[in-house]
Amino acid sequence: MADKRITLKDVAREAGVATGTVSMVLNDNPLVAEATRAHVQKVMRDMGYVYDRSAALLRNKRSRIVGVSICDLVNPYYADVTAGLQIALEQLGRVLVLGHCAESVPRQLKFLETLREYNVEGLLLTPAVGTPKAHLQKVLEWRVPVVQITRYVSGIETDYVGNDNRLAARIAAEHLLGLGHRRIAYIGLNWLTSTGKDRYDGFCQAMKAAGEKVPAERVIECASNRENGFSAIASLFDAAEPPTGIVCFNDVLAFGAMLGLRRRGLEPGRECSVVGLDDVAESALWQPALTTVAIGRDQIGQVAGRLLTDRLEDPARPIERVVLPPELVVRASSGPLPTTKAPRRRA
Amino acid sequence: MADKRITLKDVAREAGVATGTVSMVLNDNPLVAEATRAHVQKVMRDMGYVYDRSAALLRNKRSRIVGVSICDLVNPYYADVTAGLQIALEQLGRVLVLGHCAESVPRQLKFLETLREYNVEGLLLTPAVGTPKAHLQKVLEWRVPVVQITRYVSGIETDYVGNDNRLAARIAAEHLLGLGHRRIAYIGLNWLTSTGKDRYDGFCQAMKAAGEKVPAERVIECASNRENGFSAIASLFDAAEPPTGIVCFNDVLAFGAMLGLRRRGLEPGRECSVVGLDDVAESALWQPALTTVAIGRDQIGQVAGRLLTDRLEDPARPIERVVLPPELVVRASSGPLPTTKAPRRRA
DNA sequence: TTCAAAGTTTGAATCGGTTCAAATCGTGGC
DNA sequence: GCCACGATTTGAACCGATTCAAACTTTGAA
Repeated sequence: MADKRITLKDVAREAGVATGTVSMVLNDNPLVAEATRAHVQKVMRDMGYVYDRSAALLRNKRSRIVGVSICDLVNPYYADVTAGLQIALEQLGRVLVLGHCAESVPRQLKFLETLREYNVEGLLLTPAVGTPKAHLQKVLEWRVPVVQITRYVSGIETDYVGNDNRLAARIAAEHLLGLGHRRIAYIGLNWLTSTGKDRYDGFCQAMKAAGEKVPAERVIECASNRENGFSAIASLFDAAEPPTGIVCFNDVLAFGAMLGLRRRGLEPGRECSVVGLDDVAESALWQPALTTVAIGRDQIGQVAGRLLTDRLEDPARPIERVVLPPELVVRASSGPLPTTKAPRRRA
Repeated sequence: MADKRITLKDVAREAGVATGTVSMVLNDNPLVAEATRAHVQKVMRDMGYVYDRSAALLRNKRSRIVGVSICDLVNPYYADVTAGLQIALEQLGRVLVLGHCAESVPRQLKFLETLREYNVEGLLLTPAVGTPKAHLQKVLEWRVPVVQITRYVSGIETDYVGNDNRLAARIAAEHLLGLGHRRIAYIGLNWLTSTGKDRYDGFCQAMKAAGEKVPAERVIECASNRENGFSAIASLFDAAEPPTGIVCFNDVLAFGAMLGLRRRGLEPGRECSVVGLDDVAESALWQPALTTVAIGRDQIGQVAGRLLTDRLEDPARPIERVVLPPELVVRASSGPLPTTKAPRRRA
């Protein structure tokens, strides 16, 4: 049983047409007569023909591949974004090659270089923490369209879709201020990403506008994971004036923080309010459900797909930056300032 | 500025060698003299040569691409697994093309068919819920190595790496039995995945071996999320003989169950023991910390990579099924049977 | 000095779609 | 019956790296 691959040439011979004709059928070229098309398609089906994209690619350089480099797939927010991208790109007839670079810049670069060898048509990325400008500059020189997602490297001009992180954090802080809280802490400060800077900036804006000072011990600088949220509570509540409300850089930290409060015997939402940012699916399920600020998670994939498509169509079009509006989602983890002047400290 | 692509032929001309020599340098073929290699490499660097994988692929059919179809990227367990796969495959010099099929069988199939056109060298998949046998059979006929991960379609012979779910659940149940519990409930029964079936089976095995009957009202059939864990408690404790211990299909359900117990005024670990399965990061942070069974989450990527590599080396080797051993992690959510004969029922 | 063996290098054929100028077909007008 | 013109179809060149038999160089033993 000779299982040699069936090629377009074989199909052409069998169908009694030229290779060019078969190629046109494959590409839905309207020039071919309807009868011919139907006949060729039948022969292809009967012979079990499988298109070989690599051959086509060699000639026409249209890979349909889009590279997606995600800084941290384990973070549910980025997992969500990735899932959305996958669906959106699939609808556009493109194939997603994924890189999870685990916040490592060298790994990110290596991945992008690999993609280049595969003739990617576009790159979507959430830059890893600390991605230098030069790094992205180099990628741009490849003349491959780049869309930055949710984060951006400043000083570089690329298409972008993300959230208004500054506003989102401001909304979160204003929500707590509106409930009467004054001693508000911030968990998850991080200077290495645009998101980190913007959110903290928005938080500070709100506090400043309310005339509140935020002492250094009420700002916890840490990476975003549950464990850090958990342990941040210890240092916040061991201080002289523990907070009555907490804004967390993201929901994952907020989950950790709520666990930390419980461990100390404090009920989130009653004895201390917690607000997250992102509104991941899990937030609604928590007990208490997490008050958070929804950012356009589901739209990001769609928008990123459109930005890329538009850029491919017209590489010279002006840079487009899409910023999705945030929306406060009030749930049970935030509430009015406790009636006792301050929550009791417990061991 | 003619920005025509620089090809291997250009490099060969510039370096004064034959194309074959350049190709050998690219492929680290030890036949080339050291001096020649160095010279060619320098020329390549100077000219800014970029390897074109599609051309190589056309000739030698080695794409280095591995397709990964994930049933649900949004589930943190699978996000973890995917991240692990990405790292492992990268180390093996392979590129991961990701499909998130959102538990949709048609989407899964379409994705796999697309991959075929790209000459994938291997497929790793967590079959979507309800994947029919015929579906996978068809894929196997393509003669592309397939490794099933964490889930499997029964009746199909492929390499596999997953957890010993049956044993894990048995260990969980035996742990409670060993603590003296007899009225043990199971939350999260689900017949649609191999994991769902195996875990329940393991649970039943342990109970049967201990000579205990499990009445139907002590088995809660539901999807795995916090809310279902929470509400399962209500139906379990409204029954005539409420359980003194609970095995949950996974940790997420256990979290919900613990919240449900608290809501009823029962302290997890003292008045009713709760055991989860998975040992996700969050489990250690709970109050009380969750007793659970760790399954080899981090190793899965490594093992899957190895299985694929081995299969590619020797397509005729016997099917290998790797089952990672579970490990009981005892924390505070489980304890001895309460001294009072049965926990009091409270409204 | 000669020859075999080991070490290097060569270059034309090849992989399988795509492209596009040129050939062919079919139809209607005159 | 002949020609023009639009609609189809043809097929050879091409994309860029790989392959491998053959050719060319050393090296070292006889």
